[in-house]
Amino acid sequence: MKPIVTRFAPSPTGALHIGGLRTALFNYVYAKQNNGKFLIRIEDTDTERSTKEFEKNILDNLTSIGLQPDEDPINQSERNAIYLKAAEKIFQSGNAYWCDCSQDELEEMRREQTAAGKKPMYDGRSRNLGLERSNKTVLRLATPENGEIIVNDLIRGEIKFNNNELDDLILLRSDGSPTYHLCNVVDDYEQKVTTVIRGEDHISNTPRQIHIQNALGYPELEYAHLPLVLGTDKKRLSKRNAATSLEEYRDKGYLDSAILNSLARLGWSQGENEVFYLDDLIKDFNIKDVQKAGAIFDITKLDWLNSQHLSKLNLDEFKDLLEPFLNNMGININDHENVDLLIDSLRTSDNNLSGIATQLFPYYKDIKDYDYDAIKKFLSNNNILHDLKEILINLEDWNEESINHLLTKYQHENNLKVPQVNQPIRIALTGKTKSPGLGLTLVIFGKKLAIKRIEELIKICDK
RNA sequence: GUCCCGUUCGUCUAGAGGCCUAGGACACCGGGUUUUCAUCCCGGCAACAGGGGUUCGACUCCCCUACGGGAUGCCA
Repeated sequence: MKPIVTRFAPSPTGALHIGGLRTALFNYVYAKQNNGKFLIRIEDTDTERSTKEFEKNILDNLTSIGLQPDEDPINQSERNAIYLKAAEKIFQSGNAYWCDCSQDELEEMRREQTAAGKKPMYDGRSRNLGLERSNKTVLRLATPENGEIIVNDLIRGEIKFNNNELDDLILLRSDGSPTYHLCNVVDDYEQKVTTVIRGEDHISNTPRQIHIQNALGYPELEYAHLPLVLGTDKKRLSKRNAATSLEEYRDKGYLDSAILNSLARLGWSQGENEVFYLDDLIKDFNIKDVQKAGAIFDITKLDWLNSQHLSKLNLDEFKDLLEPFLNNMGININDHENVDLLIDSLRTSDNNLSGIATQLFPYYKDIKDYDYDAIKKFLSNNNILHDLKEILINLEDWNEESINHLLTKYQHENNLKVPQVNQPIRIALTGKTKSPGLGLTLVIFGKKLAIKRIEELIKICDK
């Protein structure tokens, strides 16, 4: 059996899209689990919309997330001669003809067909005219008029198309440039692709491409048409309904492994497992188990998956990944006397790294804004804060246990409720009423800074 | 319009004719742990698009309808 070769063929008309990333992932996983190759082809024949920046973005992102191609990517824009040769071959074999219908004429034809309740399609009027090539002619494939094409889809089974539903598609434009279908078919052959895994929006392109393959005498390919990734409005995921670029998710602090995990779970599942890494997918993924219906991309599931992946990191790994997010806020992660304790205590404070970095801010930098509602609630008078400051100043042994002991003692002696003692300190230290256990929080801050923060809040309350 | 693909809890899904009183996960709601928050634990809510067949029996097979998506380009 031939080794499996898959490919991801993006158009560089935008940054790497997470829908595209999912297609790439399935291609990569399928190739790897079959000891095959995963290739990339840049479909940049649309010179109007394609850019080198997007191309670089797509390639860099795929590589950095772990979906490296097994060969250097190829660009369609550089392979014109190959396509022209293939077109010539089809023409020579009598499976293509020149057509000089103008755009206006075609439009008129479609209008009439639609008006007559028929499917608008090219009627093959130039097919037997034996026209010569000119700067006004396009090369059209002579599609068989009878019979049918059966696409055997790994996910959907057999899909039948009647040849009479298909019109004679254009292979070469009047400016001599090759069209998408031709390039696609030729490249899949040239790259020795065996399996085409792509979005279901390509299903109806498939029989057309098979006709081109047949005209060229190419072998059959294996197909798998993936269900689309949808936005919450059930429309195809796009900038209109969600963040679409991989970078946006990375910038928010979602882990690569969590992003890949959530993308894989869109349309595929295995038993009752939810957490998967790339290696797990290579081991357990089965293309035949992929769902047929489109799947809505739910950010809350990604949130949860991210927290799962975050929790599996050891502290050093966690710190390394968190660091850039702190840097973005002008914080040096090591600029704290109890870094490890601090990070370890706050690592579950949010489900993404940028959120955690935000939580960490008051532990590194001066408090930007206090929760004034909380101040109103817990500090209607600040006698308690004064008392606590004195008590803490006099505490020699600054550890979690002794701090907790002192605070509890103060609470009992003054007949106060727990929050009446604790929340003022929390607000003083972090600006808000949330923090790890109070003794622990005070230890993290250290005596000097803790006292300083309490004094600052006393000043604010005195105003 | 025509052709193609699809339709199980709000969301992702399990389900290959009896194992289904339709399972899991996220979200949500409630409870517990935590002096607060998060984590964690326990519990709850919630779905087979509709209608016909086939069958002793249908979420599962067939047909129709509805709805959604795609194609119908000298875009990819």
